[in-house]
Amino acid sequence: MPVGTVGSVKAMSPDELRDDVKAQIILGNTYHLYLRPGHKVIEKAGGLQKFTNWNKPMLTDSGGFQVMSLSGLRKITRDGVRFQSHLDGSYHMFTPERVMEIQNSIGADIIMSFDECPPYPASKEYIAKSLDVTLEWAERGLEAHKRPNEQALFGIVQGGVHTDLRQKSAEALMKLDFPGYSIGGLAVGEKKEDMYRITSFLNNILPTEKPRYLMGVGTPANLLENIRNGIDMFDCVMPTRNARKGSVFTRNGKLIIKSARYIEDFTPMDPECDCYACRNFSKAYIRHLIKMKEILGMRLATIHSLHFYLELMGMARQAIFDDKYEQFAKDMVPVLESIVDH
RNA sequence: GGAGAGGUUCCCGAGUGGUCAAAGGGAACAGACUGUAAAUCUGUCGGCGGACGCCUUCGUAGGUUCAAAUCCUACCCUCUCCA
Repeated sequence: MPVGTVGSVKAMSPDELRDDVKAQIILGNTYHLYLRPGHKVIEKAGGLQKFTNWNKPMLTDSGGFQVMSLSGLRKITRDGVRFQSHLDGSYHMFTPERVMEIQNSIGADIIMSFDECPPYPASKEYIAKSLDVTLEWAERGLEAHKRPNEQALFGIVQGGVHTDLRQKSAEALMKLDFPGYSIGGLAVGEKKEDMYRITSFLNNILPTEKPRYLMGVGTPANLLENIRNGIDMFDCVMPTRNARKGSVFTRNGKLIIKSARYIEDFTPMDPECDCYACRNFSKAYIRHLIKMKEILGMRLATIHSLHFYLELMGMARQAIFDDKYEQFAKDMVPVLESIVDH
């Protein structure tokens, strides 16, 4: 799922997302959209899809991640989180009920419980306490949800890198019978082996008939490793953010397109790729655009990276259907983790 | 022709006797980025060698001094104003 925090996948138009990237669903963020333009505005517009002219599924994150990333600007209590807006410093209170109300207004197809995403590292005691609060919030959110038939509310499994806490979290959420389960609090700085260990562990606990969504992950290699561990959905800013800043992902590894080594490389970023950028433009040109901070450079790089991510997921699906996933992942991961050097 | 200002490391621009290989910014180069406070941030940025040091550098050529990018002399070149 490409990330469109404030109602736009940065540098992309809905047409590009649909036709070039082939995105099926994109994200928005409750905290950001609540601040600007305001969820009531979006509700008046007829919901986020209508407002943004994106006629495919959408998911909103609850703002739980902002509890962590805006750590200097918020205070957590059992009742909720008091935020100071990063835009103007004004104070705002987020409770599970309030977050549900906002997400009901925004109107995405899939919405998230309000949670606390603990930072890494954090003590096990802290994570355990945080987890209890997050579980309580999940129940309160479920209770407050006004449109359960139109919007699927996912519970978020927390618990850091501790299997016992993860188990407790997952089992408590499963009792509440959510239509899908998110896994939060990973890819926040822990070793990737710890991340894989946790997803692998949860693979044996979470129900197979419900979607599992690993929040905020990750690199192409992360995706393949976690698909092996039963993950069905991902979102990450990495393909879009990194592309804007001059590095894109390809089937041959990470390509730092802004590098001087491509000044006179007039071949496509990936000759096998059939995205709009690779079909029409050279490395040298895209490098030039990025170095000049031209908007087109960000667009082309973003189109390619997102296209690649979505294509990689298609390949993974096919490999699963063909019952060849293990070999597929084994072959792909080392290449995906490399940096293209020519 | 007259009066004035100035030439600093790729560029802009501080520095007016030692603490100066020379502030700061830009460019360049390398890299980071994982539920987006991100078109952001970090590092390197005269040469050679481990550190430490040595060598070369502040328009050019001389000079003063223990010591000069900084002071003196001449020259070259830019810019502004006046005629």
